[in-house]
Amino acid sequence: MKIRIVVADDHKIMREGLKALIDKQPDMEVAAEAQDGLTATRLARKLLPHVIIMDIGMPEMNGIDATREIVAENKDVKIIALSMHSDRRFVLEMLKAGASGYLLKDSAFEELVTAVHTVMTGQSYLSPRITDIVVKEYLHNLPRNDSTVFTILTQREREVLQHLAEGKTTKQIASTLNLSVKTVETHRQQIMDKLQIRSVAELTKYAIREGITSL
Amino acid sequence: MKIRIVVADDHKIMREGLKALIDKQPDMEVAAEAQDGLTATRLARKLLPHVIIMDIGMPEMNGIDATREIVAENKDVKIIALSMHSDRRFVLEMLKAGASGYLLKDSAFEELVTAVHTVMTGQSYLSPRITDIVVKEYLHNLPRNDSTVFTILTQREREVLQHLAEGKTTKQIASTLNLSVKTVETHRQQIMDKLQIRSVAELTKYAIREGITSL
DNA sequence: GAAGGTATCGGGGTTTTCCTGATTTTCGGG
DNA sequence: CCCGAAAATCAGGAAAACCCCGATACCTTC
Repeated sequence: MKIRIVVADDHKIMREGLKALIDKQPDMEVAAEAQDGLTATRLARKLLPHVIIMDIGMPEMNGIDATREIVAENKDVKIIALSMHSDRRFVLEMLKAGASGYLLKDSAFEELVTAVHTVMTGQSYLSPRITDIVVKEYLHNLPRNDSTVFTILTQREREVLQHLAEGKTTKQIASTLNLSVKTVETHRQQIMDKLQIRSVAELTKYAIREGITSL
Repeated sequence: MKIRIVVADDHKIMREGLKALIDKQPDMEVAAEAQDGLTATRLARKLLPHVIIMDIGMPEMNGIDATREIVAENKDVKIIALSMHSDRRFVLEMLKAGASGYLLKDSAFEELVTAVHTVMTGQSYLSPRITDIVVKEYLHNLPRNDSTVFTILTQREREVLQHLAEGKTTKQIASTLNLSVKTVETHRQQIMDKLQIRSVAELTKYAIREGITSL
């Protein structure tokens, strides 16, 4: 039986390229594609794929939060992050979220094949450059630097922040997340209190600096 | 004779995906790949391909400068930009540099096939979303260059925008500039109308891109 | 001197935000 | 198993911001 894979990336041409490569593998097939994190969680629940190739920077829900949700629901689904960021914050948060592998988009496709086979055996696979980062982190146990978004904000708060920084209105966010407007307001207030920020403008700048939205 | 294509993108897995898709086309073949702009210019000189698929964000030399050099040397080489940015500055600079096409990475691969065939006949091809931008730009009748903030916004509007992007409230701005709240509101409305933006978040991102506020 | 863009305000209604609560859920020790 | 803290959910009411209208005055441009 073939390894069933879901590809989650916001760039369609990237998804198609990956699908073309994966489907050429005799023991793999792409079961579905997701253009955002929310869709990825739904597909994971519905299709129960063996592996999900997950981009990090995506609309609606970022790859890290999506990974956390999927793994919480079903640990058998292996997730391989495929990101352009080698930033240690993304790597560590992705692994903490439950990802089994982390590849850079610089990698050769052959590496992705290896990664899929590796995670299917229950092991982890990291790009060589990523391995360096993890080892250094392990050795140093650094007094962690400036990144605060994953330490002082909850998952829900990050979701709300991401939508805010994308210019969504409170009402739109409430609708998207199936919450009342009041709840979203409370989250926004909580975010602002934690970050000691009092405007959407500075909130947006913070989100950009922390990498959870793009310019 | 097949259309000979060079793929220039800094992400190897992207190049491989594109190559897999392109080589499935009966009338196309990938002649070479470049991982940066400098390599792309060398390959263009050496191989004289029909088409170059060019990413914009690359190390060594960005796709825009690479395009300029290649076109200056040989106008017969058609260049199609394949970018994740729909930002008007990138689009315009790329077209000014001599690109014959501009596709977003969101696009379907089928669009890239169409684009290649189109540019081979000497015409231009743009993604629908990009076309919108170019048309809007044309209608706005902007005589020249990149930065829009100094051409379509007045000085007063720029002042207000800057304060907005710094997180000031309407009341604070009115106080600072010795204006009534109503006047500031009108300016904000005028700014949003001109830029076709409907949220402070996106306004902030615009201000950052234009350099009138900092992160 | 008419036209058009800029800069300045206001009225009045709608929406959002802000502040202060409160309840339920979750989850890790004791 | 219970307990408490953190997280997630929601409400009411006042303040602020937003939106859609219109108005005046001051420029330049044609």
